[in-house]
Amino acid sequence: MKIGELSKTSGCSIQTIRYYEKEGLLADPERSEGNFRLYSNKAMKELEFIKHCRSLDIPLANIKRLIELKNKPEESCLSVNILIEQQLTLVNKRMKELKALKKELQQMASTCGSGSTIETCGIIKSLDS
Amino acid sequence: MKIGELSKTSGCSIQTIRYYEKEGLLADPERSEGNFRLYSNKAMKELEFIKHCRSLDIPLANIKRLIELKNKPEESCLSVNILIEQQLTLVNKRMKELKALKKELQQMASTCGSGSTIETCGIIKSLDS
DNA sequence: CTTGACTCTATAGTTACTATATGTTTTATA
DNA sequence: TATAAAACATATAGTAACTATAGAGTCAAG
Repeated sequence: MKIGELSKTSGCSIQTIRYYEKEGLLADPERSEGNFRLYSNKAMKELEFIKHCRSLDIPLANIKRLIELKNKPEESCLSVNILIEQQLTLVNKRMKELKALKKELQQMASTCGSGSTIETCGIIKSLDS
Repeated sequence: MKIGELSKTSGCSIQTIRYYEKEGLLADPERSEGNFRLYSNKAMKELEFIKHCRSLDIPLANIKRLIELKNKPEESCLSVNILIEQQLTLVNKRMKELKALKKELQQMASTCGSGSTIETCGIIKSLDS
């Protein structure tokens, strides 16, 4: 299939597919006589793998490592596990931060006293302190 | 004070301060005879305001709007409120996403069965599906 | 044989900074 | 006073993961 079809069935934009190729996450595909990229079902699966990893917010560099590991089936899966644990740690950290953000933003919003002027607005006041 | 001192007392890097100036978030400061930036306490407070907003993950463009609003004390604070509510919506959305991420990552980690090979690793399997 | 859809490469823009190169000014020391 | 070190100046490039655009080539249908 050509890149347009791959794009539609995968849900990745054409530019993104080409970008993944440039970054070495997708193998260079075969080319048609007229230099169009031609993809196999295998390429499609590789793209799905990347998509799934991205949906977990795993950075491209780590996805690259996962793909390399995937191609060494006999090796220990310890590094895979470490990578996922690291991702989990990151997510937990960010969640904590967001919880704090949420709390402060909610407090601020509640002090606005809408309908009044900026001069007396509780939000601006709390941002100022 | 010069930029180094402002940087130290505010906790913003020198480059960041200059960047905020370039982006129009900080007013162009006075200059010494030798062209060094000279800051007042007012500038310091403006920087603190920006810092506080950034700690709430408010994007620079919106901070710029907040600063403009701040300088119109007699206007309605409605737009301030909308801006903060939008930020809150964003944070809530991201939190939901992170919760889902966390769940899936945890499930994946638990299927690893560490000590085994990549071939049999539950993590890679779940990423493949 | 031409039109339109699709594809190609290369390049610039996005966000909020950080890092680097190169040059000038000020401050401290010899 | 000479000089060396520290602080400052501007301009430019790099970061992550794309998205958007420009300008040109390819292909199928009418």
